[in-house]
Amino acid sequence: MACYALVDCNNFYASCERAFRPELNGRPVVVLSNNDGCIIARSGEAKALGIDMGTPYFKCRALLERHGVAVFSSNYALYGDMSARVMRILTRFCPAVEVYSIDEAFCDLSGVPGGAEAYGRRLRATVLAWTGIPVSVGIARTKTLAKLANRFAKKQDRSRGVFDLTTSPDPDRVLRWTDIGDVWGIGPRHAKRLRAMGVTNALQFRELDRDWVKKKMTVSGLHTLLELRGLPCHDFASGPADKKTIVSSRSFGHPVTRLDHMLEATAQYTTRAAEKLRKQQSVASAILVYLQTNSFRLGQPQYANTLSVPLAVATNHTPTLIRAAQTAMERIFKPGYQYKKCGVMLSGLEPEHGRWLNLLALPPDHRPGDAPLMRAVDRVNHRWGRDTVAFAASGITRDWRMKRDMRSPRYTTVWEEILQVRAK
DNA sequence: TCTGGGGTCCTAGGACCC
DNA sequence: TCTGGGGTCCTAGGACCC
Repeated sequence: MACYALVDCNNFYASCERAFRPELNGRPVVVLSNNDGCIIARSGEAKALGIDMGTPYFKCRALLERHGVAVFSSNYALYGDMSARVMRILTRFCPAVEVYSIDEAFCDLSGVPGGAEAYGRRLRATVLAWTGIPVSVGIARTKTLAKLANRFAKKQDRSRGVFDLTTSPDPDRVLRWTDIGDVWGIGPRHAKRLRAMGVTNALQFRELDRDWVKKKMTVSGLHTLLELRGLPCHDFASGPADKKTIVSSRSFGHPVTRLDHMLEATAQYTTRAAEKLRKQQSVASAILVYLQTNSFRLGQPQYANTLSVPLAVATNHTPTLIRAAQTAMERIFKPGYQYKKCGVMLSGLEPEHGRWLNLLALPPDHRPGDAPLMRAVDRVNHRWGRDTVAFAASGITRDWRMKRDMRSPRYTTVWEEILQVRAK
């Protein structure tokens, strides 16, 4: 019988910041989204102050200052590297690991020696000792139940970070304790509707009629129901699946009004998206661009538009993609507006090798030298850091760039920012 | 002044074909 | 003038996830 452990890092981004600043232990810490927009991670102390996830920074700034909260801009170079370290440890000690997100992984603990719970405790202690990141471990027969067990492990002090639902004397009590809105797969819309019917916890949901659930919540809802009953519906995936779409978009540091700035940003985001595309060895057959004004500014004139253009031949050649994206952007850009954000999306992704070729158009990356050039650019940027080699179309000063006024050093990925230790 | 970014899956409905 | 059923493909929108 399958036995899954969900290993989830506690307050991951806040914990990453703390791992290098031990003086912050016991102090409230929050991390902001891109552009220092809203709160996306909180230490336990920050949660206790009543700071909600997703709160705009400017709305809670005074409260944060009053309580001496340490505030950080997000530092994805640091979080990505810390995540890789955690995942390497899990991979080393577990027979099979599915990395589910930057801070979570499902581990197959079927048949581990000494029992799953003891194994989970050793995993937890090892990750903490080797990375400084505290994790919680929830163990169960299905992924949905493992999620639920993990939450219980996090919230109930007496489980000390690990909870095994498969050996629990009263698993139904844990389901009754779990609010309907905290069940994996049940979002705010369905939760509201279920509550209105008197279904307020996971146990009550589990007892609902399956046909009713399928009709009202599609097969996704049915899978959630069956998983709560112990029937696995979500398979264990060992490798990451290839993406079907790739998006790159950002809000600007301040409003953009000029077409040339918009075209620079378009080129920059296209460059990012193309890098991701080549990393999974795919080519894109269409590119979509969009732009929008700030919809929170009700008094200002609003405009948003998108344009999707098919590519004659699927490609991952950055200059070709930039040309297509900029041409599309020129067509939807209208002067006289204060733009807040733009983005590009690559779709119709296919494997790079063994794809169909259009008989009427020469594949752009079949020009001799194009593919090797892209490979060389990727290698240089991987070795020496992002944008060591960049495309001129992305601009030099990049006035539109996002704000990150409080970013911590990239301790683990940039030599100049490495942690310094001084002897007294 | 200041409100994130990147994804997946499912379903309904329209266009089009035989 | 009216009448049919079955199928595919694509898109938009909704809901969810981290």
